Amino acid sequence: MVRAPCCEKMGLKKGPWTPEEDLILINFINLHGHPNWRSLPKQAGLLRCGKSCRLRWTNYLRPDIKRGNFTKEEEHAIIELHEKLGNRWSAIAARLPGRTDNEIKNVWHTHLKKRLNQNKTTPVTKQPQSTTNIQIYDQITQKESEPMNYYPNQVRLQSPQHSSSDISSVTTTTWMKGDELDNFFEVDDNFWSEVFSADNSGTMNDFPATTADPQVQFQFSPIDGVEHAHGYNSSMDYYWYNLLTTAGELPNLTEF
DNA sequence: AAACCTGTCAACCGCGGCGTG
DNA sequence: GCACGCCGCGGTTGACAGGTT
Repeated sequence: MVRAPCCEKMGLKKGPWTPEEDLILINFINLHGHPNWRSLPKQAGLLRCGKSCRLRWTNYLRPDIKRGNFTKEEEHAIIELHEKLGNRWSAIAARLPGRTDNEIKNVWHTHLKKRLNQNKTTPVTKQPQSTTNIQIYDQITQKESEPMNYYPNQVRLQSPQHSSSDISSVTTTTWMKGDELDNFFEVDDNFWSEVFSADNSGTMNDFPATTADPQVQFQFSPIDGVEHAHGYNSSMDYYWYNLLTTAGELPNLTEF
């Protein structure tokens, strides 16, 4: 199949967008959405190809785009996600709200790649491959837990011992313990979509039947820029969740 | 002050996936 | 099953700004 090159037609504009063009595109999409990018520029009265409009919208004009420099936490997340996902910029962008794949790609090529190459000359602390002992700080009791085995791909969700109406206070309890736990929360999108809704909180009703209370609630919030899960259950102190993060494998929640 | 170099980032290009007829 | 069209993705380009010589 021979594909006609984009913008081959005479008269279609290329290059940087003007504020006037931006305004036309924003107004049109606000009014009509973008069901068909190809026909959009004609309907909106823009001398651009649909591809150019889509790119301008998704990379620059979308209202949910976060402008400005990347935070250290975002850069840290990009590095870790890139390690895991490779050059799948859109997949990485999906895990960084407000950032576009183009932006992430740029920041990777201009900053992070160089920085990583520099760091290769200095030794890096290796993360545990099998198990190791860690302690978890509980903000409720203000105490460190007893040393416990830490299994890669598994995370302990500890109950903050609050009533079910007191969701907000759940955020005061975390079980993070440094970087070792960060990786746990970079799991497949399907996992997150199952357990929490758009407002970053959710209820999972089909929790393993072996638990005393079938309803477990979660709240997710970024700590140091990394998603951490907060969960509680009225009848149990904590659960262990088994998060299988192997590429292509659906995360599997099991109690153990 | 001018030329050159380097970094940044918006935008483009081409490919592949997917849906549809 | 095939042809076609649309869309999204990743690689690349090129304009521009700021720094250096």
